[in-house]
Amino acid sequence: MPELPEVEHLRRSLDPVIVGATVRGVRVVRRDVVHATAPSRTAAQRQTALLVGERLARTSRRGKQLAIEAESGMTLVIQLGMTGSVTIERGRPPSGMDGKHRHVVWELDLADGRSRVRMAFRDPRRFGGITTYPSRAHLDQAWESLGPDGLGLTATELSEGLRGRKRPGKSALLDQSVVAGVGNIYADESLFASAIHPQTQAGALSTHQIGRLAAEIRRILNHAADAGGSTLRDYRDAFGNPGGAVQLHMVYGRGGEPCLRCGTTLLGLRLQGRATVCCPRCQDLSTGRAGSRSRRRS
DNA sequence: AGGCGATCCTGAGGGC
DNA sequence: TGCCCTCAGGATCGCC
Repeated sequence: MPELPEVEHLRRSLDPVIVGATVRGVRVVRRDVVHATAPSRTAAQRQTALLVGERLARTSRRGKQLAIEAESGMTLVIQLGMTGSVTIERGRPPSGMDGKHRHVVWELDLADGRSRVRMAFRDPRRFGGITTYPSRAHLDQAWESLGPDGLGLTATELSEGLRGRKRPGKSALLDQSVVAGVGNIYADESLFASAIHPQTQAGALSTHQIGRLAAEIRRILNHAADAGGSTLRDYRDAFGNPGGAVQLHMVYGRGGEPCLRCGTTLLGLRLQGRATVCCPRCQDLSTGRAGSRSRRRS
């Protein structure tokens, strides 16, 4: 399931190919995966919203959202959801990326003036989708509801997002308005790396804990993005390649197995409906702020 | 008001 | 071998 590192890796691999390219056409197989933020009544308007006829100027990303902006300012955002992928195809689609669930396919004339490629959005489970914006300003306004991006998260920003919150720390990390880009995998991993129990009240974390957590989120997300988003079972990048290096998860998906740090059996629980794994020894619930240290919750 | 749970959707995997 | 059940979860909505 794509989280920030996979989206960032996708952005880095798409950017050198599509920037400067001109969108020759688009084929929308499933219209309900495309959401327009400005009225587009005619077929031609819908094509324009999907950047047909435009030259692509830049890519950007906030959290798990990938934006492609045209020179005119018209912008579209791709959200991968759980099972979304974007592939660049010079010939036939990579194996496994063909067939069903290819919802939107663009035809691009590349900047070299000779090559033509397809860019295909595929999403079997359709938790993802594409949103179109009439201008970059409209996108920036939409992105104001997102918290700071996880790749550059500072302790101060995280502290502001968690202050006074009674909710479990992990729930706060999954809230995109607190930190943009952290999903279930990296929430568990960064909490383990910070020795914080996922059920610790967000507002009860000490300054020291928040500093460490922000640093671990940054470190883990950057490392995974640089490794090519290799953390996913069936993740493929824009050219159909699996992630380069195999990342070792310390806790995610390892409930019932021994902790790689201390050997204690890892605890699997459900938090906010999400599978959650932690080490009951390395991640102590009672490690709250000094002064509330003795408070315990079951 | 804030937090939590239900919901959407399909494929993989386990059990029988 | 094949069928059925469960599980996975990002984002949104409604309820408490």
